[in-house]
Amino acid sequence: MPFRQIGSQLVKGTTPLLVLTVIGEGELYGYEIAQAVRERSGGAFAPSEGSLYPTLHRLELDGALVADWRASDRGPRRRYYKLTKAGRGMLAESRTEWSALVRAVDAVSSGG
Amino acid sequence: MPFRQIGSQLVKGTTPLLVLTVIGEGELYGYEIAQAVRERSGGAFAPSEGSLYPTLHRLELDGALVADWRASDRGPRRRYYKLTKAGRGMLAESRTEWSALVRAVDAVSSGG
DNA sequence: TGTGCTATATCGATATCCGAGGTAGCTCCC
DNA sequence: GGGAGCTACCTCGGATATCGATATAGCACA
Repeated sequence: MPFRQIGSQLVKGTTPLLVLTVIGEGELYGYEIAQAVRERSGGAFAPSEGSLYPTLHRLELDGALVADWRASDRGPRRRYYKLTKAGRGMLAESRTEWSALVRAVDAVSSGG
Repeated sequence: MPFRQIGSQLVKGTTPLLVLTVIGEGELYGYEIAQAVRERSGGAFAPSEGSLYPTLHRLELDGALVADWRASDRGPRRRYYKLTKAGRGMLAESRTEWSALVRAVDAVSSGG
């Protein structure tokens, strides 16, 4: 039973964390990243191409990812991404920041 | 020691939840809401006027809040907000959605 | 030939944030 | 009197991120 999809406003900013997380476990290409995020979140996250590809380009530009094109034997070529050392650092930072966010929301909810 | 401030992108969409949460515990005016959120989150959230006031206006327009002006004996007049019944419903929904978000991020992090 | 899945990319509309700026009341103090 | 500083509201512009739509293209299958 999939989760209901989460509103796009609340999701904002989580995409880099999610992308870095799944790439951190192995080299993946874009389409596969979207699938992994969708499946592992039980459907709660379903990043569209319009947000996924710009995010990947941005992370590559920032030095978090490196990528190379590879042919596929059944379909169009794929662009495989993997984490750099800087990317691992960013992933760790993103996780820390996410935890801080969750703690802070919880603190407000429970009266500080 | 306050938490480090959380990046604005990650914060997006949490403002209505935080605002509804603090107003849910009693009538408050705008400036006081900002203070409450800032203090209760240990400084992690520090909503600026540029995001707080539009959020309040939006929630009022959506029927989640009702407001009235009251004079202050020391300073400018204040606009006090309180939750409507619809607002309580929205607060409950926001909480549910927030929990789903946290669970989903956790699911992706821990491999689905 | 055409339907459908794979795979990448970009664009425009929408939404939200922050910082800066404006208005204004009151207090304190020189 | 007059300025600094806090309270209290509001709005505007720029940056950023999301989605849906659109485009291109390879391959499979009927």
